[in-house]
Amino acid sequence: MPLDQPQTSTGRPAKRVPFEAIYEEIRRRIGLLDYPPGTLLREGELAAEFGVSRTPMREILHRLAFEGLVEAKNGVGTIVTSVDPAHYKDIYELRLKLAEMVGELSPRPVAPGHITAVEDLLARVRQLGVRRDHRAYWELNHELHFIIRELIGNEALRRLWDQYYFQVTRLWFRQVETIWQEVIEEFEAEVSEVLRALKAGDVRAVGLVQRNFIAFGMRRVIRALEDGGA
Amino acid sequence: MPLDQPQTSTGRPAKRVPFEAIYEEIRRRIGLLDYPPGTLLREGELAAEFGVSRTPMREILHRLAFEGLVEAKNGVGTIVTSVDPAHYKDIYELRLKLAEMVGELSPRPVAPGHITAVEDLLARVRQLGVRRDHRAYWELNHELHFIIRELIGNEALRRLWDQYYFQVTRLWFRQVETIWQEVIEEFEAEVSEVLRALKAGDVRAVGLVQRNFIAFGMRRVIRALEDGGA
DNA sequence: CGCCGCTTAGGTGTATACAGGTTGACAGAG
DNA sequence: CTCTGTCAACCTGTATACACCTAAGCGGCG
Repeated sequence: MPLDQPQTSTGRPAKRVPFEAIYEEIRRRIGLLDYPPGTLLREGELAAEFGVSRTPMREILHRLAFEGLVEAKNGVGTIVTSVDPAHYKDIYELRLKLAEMVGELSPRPVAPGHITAVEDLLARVRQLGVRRDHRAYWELNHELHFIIRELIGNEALRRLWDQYYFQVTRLWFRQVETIWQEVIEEFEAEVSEVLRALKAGDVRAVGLVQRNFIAFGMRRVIRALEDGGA
Repeated sequence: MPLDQPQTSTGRPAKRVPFEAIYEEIRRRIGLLDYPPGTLLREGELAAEFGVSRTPMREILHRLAFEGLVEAKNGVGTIVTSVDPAHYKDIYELRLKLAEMVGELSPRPVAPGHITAVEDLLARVRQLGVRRDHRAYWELNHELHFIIRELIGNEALRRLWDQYYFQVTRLWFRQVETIWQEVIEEFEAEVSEVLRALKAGDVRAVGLVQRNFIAFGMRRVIRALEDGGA
């Protein structure tokens, strides 16, 4: 979901963008590796780009810091966190458990809209196989995430679902570059299975499908980290 | 753990207090119902008390807002959240699950220090029965929480453990006033069972004890909410 | 030629001034 | 007496000025 206004870093002061939109946009850039780990974000620079002052931009960056996506260093700048393998394993283990809880903690009923949305999504995933468009892949992943998010009735769980998704998503996003075929096939299978679960109206099944594919992804990432070092 | 410096709201500008300490102090006040739900916190006032300017105080209040303890309202003030029963039920259900995970996600080994700490705690709990000191009770509860927290190896889980504890703790803290005897007896039983689990070196058991007593507490709170209205 | 120390540029952290929004009190009309 | 409209006080949100910290570059010394 691109912003309608600034986005590009032209010289103009840029029209003022709402607080929440700025937050989502920066989070999106981090997830998409537009800002890869180690990137130095400067409050002033970003503030100028979005047409606000440093104060609200600081607010946003601190929020991202709280979620673990960036880290503010005095006298240096705000740095996009490089993913510490140990800490990251913690998060993945937690996500597995959270996925199992999706269908347990007062899930919302499956609506026809969910099914058609995933059907539509599946069609686009199948088109993706040949194009090798990383961004498009990420957008679709994103989309699936938000559809499933809708099924979570427990508000607290829903927040965590979001938070941790964005925290680890950029990890496997890098892998897409190297093993495109494998990732795409797996993603297509994931969407298919989610669709099957939705048609059965079984939210618990949806959660368990997620759990499994999170585990598969985790395996791949751990393997890559061990091979390629940190 | 009271602060050494300001604490009281005297007229003096107050010595400057470190960022983290201020955060913990305000969180403590909310948990202890020094700031009961609905309390209006004013940035400027708090800033003056702790001897800092509004800017870092805002940072702190926003962090508390992110954790759900307060809510900032433009033109009004920062209000300590009143606990919405539905949202609160969500959190409790989540805590049950998290407790079950304590012993599953790479727990830390039980150290002799943990056992002696809980033994010491238990002795003090037993002294508590006659005194009817609500604050002391809360401090002890707090202490147990932090000891168990130490056993959680998964960093992400540990953070959540903290966060949700402070979010619901003030709910049952109110109950202590009305049904002191029952609460104290239950707490003593809880500490005893935790101690037994620790002596067995079984962190998973510790988690499950927690799970059960969280459930008991939840029951009581829900009953109270239904009886006494919101 | 290499290493150490200083200096300086630029960043975040903090303080303060200003703009926008909300609430409550007060005055006046019905 | 009650209701309503206006206004003023006050609080958060935002913008800007200043202080402190960090790191990198450069120059001098061994």
